[in-house]
Amino acid sequence: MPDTGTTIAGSSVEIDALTGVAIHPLIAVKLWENPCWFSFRINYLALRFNVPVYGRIAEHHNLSRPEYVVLYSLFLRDAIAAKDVCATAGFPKNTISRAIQKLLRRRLIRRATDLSDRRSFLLRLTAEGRRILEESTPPMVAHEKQMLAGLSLGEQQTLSRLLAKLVVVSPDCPTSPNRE
Amino acid sequence: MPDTGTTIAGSSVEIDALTGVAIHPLIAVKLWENPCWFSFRINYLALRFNVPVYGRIAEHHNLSRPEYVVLYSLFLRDAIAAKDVCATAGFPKNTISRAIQKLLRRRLIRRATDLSDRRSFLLRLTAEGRRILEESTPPMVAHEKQMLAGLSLGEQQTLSRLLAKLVVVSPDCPTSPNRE
DNA sequence: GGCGTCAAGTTCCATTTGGAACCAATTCGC
DNA sequence: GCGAATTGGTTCCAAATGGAACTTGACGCC
Repeated sequence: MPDTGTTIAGSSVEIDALTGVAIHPLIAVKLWENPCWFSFRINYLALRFNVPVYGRIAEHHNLSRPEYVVLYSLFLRDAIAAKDVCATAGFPKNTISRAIQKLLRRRLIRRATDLSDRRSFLLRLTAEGRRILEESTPPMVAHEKQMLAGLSLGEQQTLSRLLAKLVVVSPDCPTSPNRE
Repeated sequence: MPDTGTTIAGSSVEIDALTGVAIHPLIAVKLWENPCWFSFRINYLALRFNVPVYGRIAEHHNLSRPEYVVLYSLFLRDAIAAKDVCATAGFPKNTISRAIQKLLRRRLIRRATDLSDRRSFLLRLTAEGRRILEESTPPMVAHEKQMLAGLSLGEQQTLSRLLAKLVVVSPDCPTSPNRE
């Protein structure tokens, strides 16, 4: 029986046709015989990024992922509110709230009530918060660069464009379980 | 002061230049002024898929995400071991172990010791497990299709190819916090 | 063949998580 | 303007999570 080496139970590896790299045979199946090819690729890659990156941040700076997400959001745009972080990072608001409390206690951010809506607070980085970001961002960027190193610069630009289009359009796909 | 409408505190929306769609201004920032553009896009899209899809599955079939991942993996390739699911789905092995226990109790899968390695079990779907999959897969595929509907078929193929390349290459990027 | 190392799964336990209820401020409808 | 419905943020609590220790079988090495 001509077996192409794809025995999973026996944990053999498969050679990827395009790149000649050895991969787990079940990965090959999930890549190429999967009606949800997109979801698998996205989730797998997110994982490959998040585990090492947030692992390092937890280790070096003792910050959880939600905490770092808040910090990073402020790094990109100062003086935003908690709801903005929720809307763009996807964590539930109580998780973000808790993260903000911890960051306040550690004096990595400060906040002032938003005068135009007194329920809301505008969050800002402190000098110490900014310092931590400036220290932790480079390895993160480096990790991302390395993940993308398998693609040419042109391919990276194409990928960026296609994913951006999906991000922009996706909020219209109903997030709430599409009735029924 | 000519403001392009990008006030975040005031929660105004921004109009995406490419697609003409209204988006949260902080999303625009995270898309276009972000050194980690890839990680943001990936995580955001994973979320957009996972929340509604696994929400529906929890609601309709009372299955957690790890449970469904095991089931779905078996749907793609029957008679694999727990370690294979871990390796390809990224959940820690105790989480997968628990998921398997529950699926066994609910008789959605069954298992038999792997004769070539008696520590390991080969997992298989039962008829009932297969039935649930056949019921739950179509809406999932539909959701993915809808997410991708913003791209042409050619663009989808390009995207698939580029992401696959990253998946194949990524295990080489050291997952464990790169020393130091 | 026996011993040290390693891998597959399970169990234990402290921590994190996120839904739901809640409070206060805002906006809508009229 | 005034009450109803909504929104930003916090708190509560049950459930899920994942690290670490453990058990058992496999594999090297001599």
